[in-house]
Amino acid sequence: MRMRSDEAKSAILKVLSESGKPLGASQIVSALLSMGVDLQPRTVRYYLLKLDAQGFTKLVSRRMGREITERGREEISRTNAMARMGIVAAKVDSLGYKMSFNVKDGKGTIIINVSLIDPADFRLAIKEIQLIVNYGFSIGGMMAVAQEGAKLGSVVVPEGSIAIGTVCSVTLNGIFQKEGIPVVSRFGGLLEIKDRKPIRFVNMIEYRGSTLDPLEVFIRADMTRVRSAVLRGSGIVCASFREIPSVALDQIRKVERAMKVHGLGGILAIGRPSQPLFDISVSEGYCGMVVLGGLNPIAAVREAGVRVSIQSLAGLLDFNRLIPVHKYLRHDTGYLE
Amino acid sequence: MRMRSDEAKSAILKVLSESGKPLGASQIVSALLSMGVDLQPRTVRYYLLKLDAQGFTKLVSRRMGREITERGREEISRTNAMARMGIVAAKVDSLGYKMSFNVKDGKGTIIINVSLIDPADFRLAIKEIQLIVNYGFSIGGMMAVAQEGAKLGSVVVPEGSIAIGTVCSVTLNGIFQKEGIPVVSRFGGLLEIKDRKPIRFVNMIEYRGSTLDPLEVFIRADMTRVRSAVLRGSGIVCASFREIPSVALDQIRKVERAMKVHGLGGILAIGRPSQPLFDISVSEGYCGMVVLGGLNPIAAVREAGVRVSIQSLAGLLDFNRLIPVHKYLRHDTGYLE
DNA sequence: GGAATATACGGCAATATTGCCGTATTGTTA
DNA sequence: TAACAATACGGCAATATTGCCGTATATTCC
Repeated sequence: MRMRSDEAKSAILKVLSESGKPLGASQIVSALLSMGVDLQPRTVRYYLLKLDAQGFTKLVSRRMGREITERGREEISRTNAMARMGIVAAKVDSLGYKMSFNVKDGKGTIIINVSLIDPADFRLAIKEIQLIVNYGFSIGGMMAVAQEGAKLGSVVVPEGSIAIGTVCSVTLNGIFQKEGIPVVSRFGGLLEIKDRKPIRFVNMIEYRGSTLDPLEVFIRADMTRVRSAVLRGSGIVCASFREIPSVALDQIRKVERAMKVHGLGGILAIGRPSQPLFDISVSEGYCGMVVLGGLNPIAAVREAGVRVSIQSLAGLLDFNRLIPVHKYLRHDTGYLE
Repeated sequence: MRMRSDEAKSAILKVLSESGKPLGASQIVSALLSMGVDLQPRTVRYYLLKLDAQGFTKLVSRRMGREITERGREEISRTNAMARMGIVAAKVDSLGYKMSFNVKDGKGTIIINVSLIDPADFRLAIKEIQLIVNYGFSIGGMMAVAQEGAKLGSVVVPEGSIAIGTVCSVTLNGIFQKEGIPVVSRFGGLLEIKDRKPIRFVNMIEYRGSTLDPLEVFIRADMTRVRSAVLRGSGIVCASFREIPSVALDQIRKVERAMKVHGLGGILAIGRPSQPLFDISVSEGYCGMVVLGGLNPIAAVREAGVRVSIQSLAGLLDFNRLIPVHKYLRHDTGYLE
């Protein structure tokens, strides 16, 4: 298995820049190991020779090893995207920590996705959202709307736009954590649906390895077929995969039922303890759990041809600002006045 | 970077055994990716040819791909140690979930390590434990003792032994999770102490990659020098590394203070947001946190020449069964009667 | 201060990984 | 049913990784 060699070189440069002194290969190996990079000392030396050639490192002596050059430091600043890896995982954990929703009384803040559309497309958009929500491919049936100038989560609605807030699936992380259940968010992916049944993940991006929310990326890349999954029973929907300790299984079911009372849903499947779920292996002692993407209704709006600007993990919103989607259909003409 | 090729082959065999039908290389790649194994399709085919030669797989057709043979299934059963990887992480998460200790009122169950010694060594053992506890290289100053036939955590004390229960550092996971703070346990390691200051981790074992508690392994392997660290200011102590979301920093400090009220401690250092701690890099948006090993006092007992049988993560114990260590010194003669 | 030991290097070559592409099959569509 | 498209294969060779070991330095010890 081979990581890209410039990733390895970048990691080595990072180790040297964080050290105050020259390092030999075996010291660099130790530091890399703590970063999840597993290379042999000889390999590190092989890369160090390449970095020398690029002017990013220089040999102090055969005993003392190498140090980073000024050029090496500039190179790190230039390619600082590396340091941002994993930032979506931090956002997931931060927002999950900050939200305050309590399943017992249905009060508190939840995490939302915010999507901006042209007000002229509102009626069509609500119909599409309703279609997906009714079929069950979302995190329940609640939604928020905000007009230009207003604030929805962390988004201020720009002029000429209307904002739609849907419940983000990371809200489930926060809910479980508030109940003391540890949740490991593994990846966001595209789940294939055939004959109205979920089959397997056809694409996936690890939360730990991404600077963007995976589902947002897939939708922007026009890789979804949510409408088709609903209308024809065959398509591709957004979903994410988590692992939970098997011992918490009963409590998860209880929390799931309590969520439903408040119009929240989204858990598509929970696997058997230590067994694969949709061909995804789970660690021993854990269950896999697949949660539908809170952006599936928005993907459908986009598939229907509406221009949508999407922002996932877009901050917190008090749950009392969300109402059932179908009420926008009844009131939507009046709502816009 | 290269994982051992028999690990790759084993993972491929696992994917095929979990599938009900033949698979081609690119389908195997998808499944491997969900297991954290990143190989190219050509590489998978390279390994498949080797597995063919070993009789573990066979080509169904050039279009349909390969399936596992009966011999392949036997090979998986034979090398089932692979399936047990990660089991300590599940135990950490399970026990953290199950314990009920509440920092506000100091009531509930905590997670303990249990160590068995000869009753004749009790007095010496308590003195060593006291030495380490007073220096601060443990999870506070509380301890439990049980005589033969009694139960301590999940351990029934055998004849001719006396059991010592020390607070396990995973108790901190449970405490933080009960407060809604997600904690990532990264690894258990050996921390070098020089001139009475912690320097860096000289060895480490990832929780996710181990079937045994790393600290238990290091102690059993006689790799600690806890007594020396306390008596001479230079040595090697057990500690573990966690990541917490930066946003939870203030609350962690509050919880830390609340723990101290009840005689619980063990947090050695918390790093700056997104900054390395003791040369260990952390993900963006997280802080590193180093927690001392609950078994450090036991390591010292062992270093002092006492024969000790150690079991870490040895179940739950009601916190009211632990008393401050120094009380065993005062009462220990009477205690044994 | 000199010898021994520990740490680090790079040459050489074996082994592992993977890109490219022509060929072999199966599934789908007209 | 035949043609076409999709999926999978393995040959060939380039590139990456790493084991082995002799040599270059610094640190430590007597």
